[in-house]
Order: sequence, then C-alpha cells, then structure tokens
Amino acid sequence: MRFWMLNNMREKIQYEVILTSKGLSKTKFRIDLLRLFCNSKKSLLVDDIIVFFGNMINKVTVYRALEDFENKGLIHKVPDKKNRKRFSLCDFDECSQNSHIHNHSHFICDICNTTFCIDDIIPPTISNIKGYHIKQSSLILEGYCEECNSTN
Amino acid sequence: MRFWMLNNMREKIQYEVILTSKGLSKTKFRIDLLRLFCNSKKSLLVDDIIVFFGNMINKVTVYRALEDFENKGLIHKVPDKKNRKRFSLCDFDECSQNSHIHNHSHFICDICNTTFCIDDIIPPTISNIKGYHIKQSSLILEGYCEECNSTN
DNA sequence: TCCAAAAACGCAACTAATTTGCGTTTTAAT
DNA sequence: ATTAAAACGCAAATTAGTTGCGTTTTTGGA
Repeated sequence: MRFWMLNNMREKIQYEVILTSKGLSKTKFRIDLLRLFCNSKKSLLVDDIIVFFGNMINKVTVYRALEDFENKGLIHKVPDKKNRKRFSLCDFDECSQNSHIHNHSHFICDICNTTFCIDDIIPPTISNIKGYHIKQSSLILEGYCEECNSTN
Repeated sequence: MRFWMLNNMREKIQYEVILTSKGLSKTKFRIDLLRLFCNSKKSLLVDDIIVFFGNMINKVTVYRALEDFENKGLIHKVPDKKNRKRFSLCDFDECSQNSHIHNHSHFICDICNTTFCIDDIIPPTISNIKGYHIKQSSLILEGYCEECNSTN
C-alpha cells in the first residue's frame, strides 16, 4: 500500500507519525514535503519541489531532504527522461533504511516527460545468464500517459 | 546483427561506408570514434571517449559527434548508474534516422558501473493499461558483470 | 521545563556535465 | 576548382547538483 492511498481513503494522515517512524525530524518543511508527495500521483523533480515552495525554501535544503527521505526508505528515485533527479513515494511497508524493494514498473510519458509508478506491472524475474549475476530487474515503459493521451 | 560482430568475424570493415550510409561525414575523428565503438563490447561514457582521444580532440566535438551518431541511428543511449551520457552501437539494420528500435535489455554492473547490452533477453511486450498508451518497454538488469563477478 | 547534542537549514561558493555562439577548417558535391 | 554544408575548436555560459560552515530548530534526557 502506498502512502497516498491513505490520503485517498480520507483517513486522517499523520505525516508526523510517518516521519518519526522513519527516523526523520518533523520540521515544517519536511512535513509539507511529505504531504506534497502524498498528494501527487506523479513523481516529482527537484525543480517541481523548488517551484512549489517558491522562495520559502533553499534548494540545498530540498536536495538534503530528498537524500534523507530516500535513505530512510520513504521515497525512491525513478528514471527521468532527461537524467534529472526524480522521486516517488515508496510502498508503505516494503522500504526502510538501506533497504529498497520495488516490485513495480515505471512509465515515462513521451509528451509531458513525467514518470509514473505502475503498481500493476511486475518486472519479470530474469535468471542468471552467461556469467552475469543478476540481482534485480526493472521495467521501464514509454508512451503517452492518461492525461496527455486524452488531450491530444 | 551488431557492427562489432562484423569486426569479430574478421571481415574487412569499411567504417567509412557505414558513416556514409548513415549520412555522416567521414572525418578522421568520426572514423576513429566508430572504430572505438566497434571494438568495445562495453558501452562508452563521454569521458571514456575524451580519455581515449586525449588532447587530440575537443570535448565539444565529442558531444556533437555523439549527438549526430545517435540521430542517425548508429548508436543509442543506454542507462547509466550516475545519470551520465553513455552509448552503445545500435543493431545494424534496425535503427536509422529518427527511428530507434531496440529489442534487447541493458545490464548495469553494481561494481564497475558499466552498462552492457544483453541481446539475449527481450523485454516483455506490455499491453496497454488504464488509459496509458504504451509504445515501448525496456528492461534494465542489475548485478555483477562477468568480469567483476570473476575477480571478486 | 531546561539544556546539551544532533539534525536541519541558509548562504555562498564550488564542481561536474553539458550546451551555445562564433569564427575557422575540412568535407562533399558539382 | 568552387562553393555550400558540415565539422571543429575555443571560450563562455548554463544546468544540475554538492560542499563547507555558521546559525537555528528539533530531540531527548535530566
């Protein structure tokens, strides 16, 4: 279950509890950042976040918060068309400090360049081949997202 | 069939013919760059190329040659651990100007960070789901490559 | 509630990677 | 041989991300 589902279900979300449970400080910015992630089904670029908070927050603070969130298993890096840093929320239970397990695929839209997590599609498990030791596989899909598909 | 296979088969390769057939000029540097790609089974970083050619060539020239090679369907971008530009040769017949078709997977080594093309593994075709229009899928494998596997 | 330690923050400066502008040289095509 | 197009080199600019350090906020125990 993803964090944003809690939100969708109109449960009273305790962002602060989540931060504490992951060992992260409850500063105003970090609470707002977590809320932003929870309210967005799209992955977020560093720049999306900087734009959202405007001059309220320094970009260095954004980079450091994202680094901490990622290290503590709250968010994960997703592929980006232009190789920039881009993140989505992790699954609620599956990730923790130093342990990221992602059993979903990523979809990149050719039009808006956004990356989405696709929970329904599980990447195939590939057995080891010709001397390579394969530890993990990930599937990246490309095309037109729901929004761009319908407005074009 | 990949270009480097021609090489392996000890056929007399006409790099110049290949460049011409793709609509690229046959300058000394571009011939040498194509030869470098043909002789390498690993993908190449911009920096690998800059180091290889030393002070013989300007980095801007490298970036521009790679851009042209990619646009003309001679090489393709492969994923890189640190989000840097990294390229491999395309399949001989399948790619051309504005049309890249890649039916192989990519393997990233956790130790040496190199990316390899894995011809044997074809990414699954995913049917369209929930409003998304999926045009392409790519599979990224991670683990230890042959070389790192055997020396550790 | 008070206090010290740890974590987060802001600012400025820095680094790495890539891009742009422009004048010069090389290549292609006739 | 001529000329247009493409490639090249250099310098400067841009973009994305990082580092150092002094200040502020948060945390956790007395």
